[in-house]
Amino acid sequence: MYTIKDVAEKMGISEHTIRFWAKSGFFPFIKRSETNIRLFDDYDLEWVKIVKCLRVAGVENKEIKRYIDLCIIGDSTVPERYSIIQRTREKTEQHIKELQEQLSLLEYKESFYQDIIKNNLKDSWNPINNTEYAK
Amino acid sequence: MYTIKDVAEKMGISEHTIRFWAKSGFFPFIKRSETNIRLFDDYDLEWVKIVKCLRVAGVENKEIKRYIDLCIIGDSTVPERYSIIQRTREKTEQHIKELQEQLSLLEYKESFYQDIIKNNLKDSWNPINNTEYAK
DNA sequence: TACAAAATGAGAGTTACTCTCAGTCAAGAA
DNA sequence: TTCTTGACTGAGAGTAACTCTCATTTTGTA
Repeated sequence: MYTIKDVAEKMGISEHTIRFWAKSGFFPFIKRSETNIRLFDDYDLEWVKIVKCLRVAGVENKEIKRYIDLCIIGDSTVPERYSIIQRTREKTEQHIKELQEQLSLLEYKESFYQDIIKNNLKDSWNPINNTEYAK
Repeated sequence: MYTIKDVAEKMGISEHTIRFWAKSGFFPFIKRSETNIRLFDDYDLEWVKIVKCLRVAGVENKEIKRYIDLCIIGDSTVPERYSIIQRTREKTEQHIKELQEQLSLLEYKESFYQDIIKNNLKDSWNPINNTEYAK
C-alpha cells in the first residue's frame, strides 16, 4: 500500500496533482485508512499510469473522466474506450511529428548561434541587423 | 503585407492567440496602417515562426519575451540566446522521448482493445473484472 | 452609398494545475 | 506525558496561456 507521497515519487507527479486527479474522480478504487488517508495498491498504480499517459498525450480531464467511467461500466464500453485510445494515439503521433519539426528549427538556431560565438560574427538573421529594419 | 487573419492562416495559429502574443510584446516590429490595423511583413512572419517554435517546445511566455528582448538588444546577447535555445532543444528532445514512451502504451492498449472487440473477449486488465476488486 | 466581412481593445471565462492555509493525526524524543 | 515533526486532509485562492464575447471601427466589393 502506497501513500500519496509514495505514488508521487514512483510516478514523477506532484502530490498536489494526484490529489487533484483523485478529486476529479480519476481513481475510483482507492481505499482509505481508518484515519482517512488514501492508500494506493498496485492496481491503483496502473490507473495512475494510464491517467498520466492520457494527460501527457494532451487528453483533457473531462475526457479522462469519461474513459474512467467507461471502464467502471464494464465490457460493453470497450468500443468507445477503443476509439478514445485510438484518437489519442493519432493525436500523439501528430504531436511528436510537430515537435520533431520544431526541433529541427531549434537545432538550426543552435548551430547558427554557436557559429556566431565561435567565429565572432554578427547575427545576420536578426531584423535588428537587417537594413530593412535598421532604416 | 499581411493582416492578422493572413498570418493566422499561414501559421496555423488563431487570430486571438496572435493578438495575445502581440500584446505580450512578442512582435515588436509590426507596423500599423493609419487606421491602426496591424501589418505583418515577411520578417515579422519569421518572428511568428520562432515564437511558435518556442511555444510548441513549451517555453513559457515570460522566457519568450526575454528572448525577444535579447534579440532587440543585439549581438552582445547571442550567448544568452544560445543557451535559451540549447535548453529548449534539450527539453524538446526529452519531451519527444516521453511522448514516444506513452505512445507505446497507447499502441499496446489499442491493440489490446482491438483484440477484445474482434474475439469477443473480456477486459481482463480492468480492475472491475479482477477478483481482487470484484470482492 | 450600402453592407457584409474583418479589424480593433477591453475584459470575462476556461483549463489544469499549483500553491497556501488551517487543521488532524501518529510516532518518536525529552 | 507532553512536545515536536512530518505526512496527511479539504477548501479555496492564484497562475499561465489562452479562448471567447462584445461593442466599435474599418474595409472592400456591389
